[in-house]
Amino acid sequence: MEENFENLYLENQLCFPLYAASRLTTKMYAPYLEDLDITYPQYLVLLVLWQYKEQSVSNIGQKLLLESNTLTPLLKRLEQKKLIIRKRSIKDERTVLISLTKEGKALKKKAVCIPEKIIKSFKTDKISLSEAIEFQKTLVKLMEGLKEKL
Amino acid sequence: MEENFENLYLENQLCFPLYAASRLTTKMYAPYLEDLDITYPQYLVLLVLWQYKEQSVSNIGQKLLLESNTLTPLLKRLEQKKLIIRKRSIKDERTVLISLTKEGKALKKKAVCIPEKIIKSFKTDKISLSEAIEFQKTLVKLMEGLKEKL
DNA sequence: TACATTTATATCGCAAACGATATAATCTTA
DNA sequence: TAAGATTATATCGTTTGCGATATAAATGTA
Repeated sequence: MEENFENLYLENQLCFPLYAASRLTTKMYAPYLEDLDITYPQYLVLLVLWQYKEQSVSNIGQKLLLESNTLTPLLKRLEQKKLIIRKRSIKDERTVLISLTKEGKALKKKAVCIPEKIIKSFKTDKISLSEAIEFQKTLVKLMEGLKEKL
Repeated sequence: MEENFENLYLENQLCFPLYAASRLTTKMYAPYLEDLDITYPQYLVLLVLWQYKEQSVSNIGQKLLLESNTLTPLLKRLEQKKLIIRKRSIKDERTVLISLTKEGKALKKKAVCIPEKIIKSFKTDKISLSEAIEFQKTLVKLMEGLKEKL
């Protein structure tokens, strides 16, 4: 029984290009997000709030697959920037409801051009549009599958 | 000119599933890596060393897309665990050469079963083998493309 | 040979991630 | 209703990731 050392080659891994592509993508956003004075995870939280309005910490976490140990400090930073408001629910004092301030809502207008710019940067002569669409579908399926298993 | 707010919907983003899938994947490795007493980025460094033997910090960084500000502390931790040796090159005192200790080399045998287990976990009834292969190819192309642009 | 430039690591500070645990409110059930 | 279980956040400690900068060695050049 020979041992499959080739399985350990970097280029044969699925995990590594996923990890690398994710970090590179975040870097693509950096210059645009810098203009808004927010980080990438903060941007994701704002995406949720722009789309769904008021949400509890755990609701945001459910959508972004993050928990309070990551979100609480992040949300406090967004609060300091005066982009969101954190307040305890009256119905259930355990839950903290997150809503956008006027500034937080206004930021949406400045952010609306970002996805288009990112898509342009993503475009490569090496990847066709249909391939990209197929890729996105598989990626989402992969994410859903992994989510179920963890 | 209407503003494309739908572009800001979470499900329409490419970045988010990439970010989420990457984090979920890392979590899939966690129980196996815990047995080896290493973290996921540390595992990646070891993959490089198992494959290429002695490497400078910048060579490792080139392969993993990481720089000395991330690698130096990480490598010091691997050194503390007695898995690697860090020594200055005699030819060029600026470069630090990283090589595996006996324990570091031995760990490869314990790690060899991990990729197979991960692949099994990845397998979903929702994703066919051919789709997975196609996905990996696009992912690598995407990574390469992004790398060139940053 | 002096001095500027480049290169390879290292250091610093801050913001994620995340496992483990704490705290407080709510719910269950005996 | 009182005690235990559950739930929602928060806190803590460690490791990444990364921009900015420092340091020291090597290289280029006047």
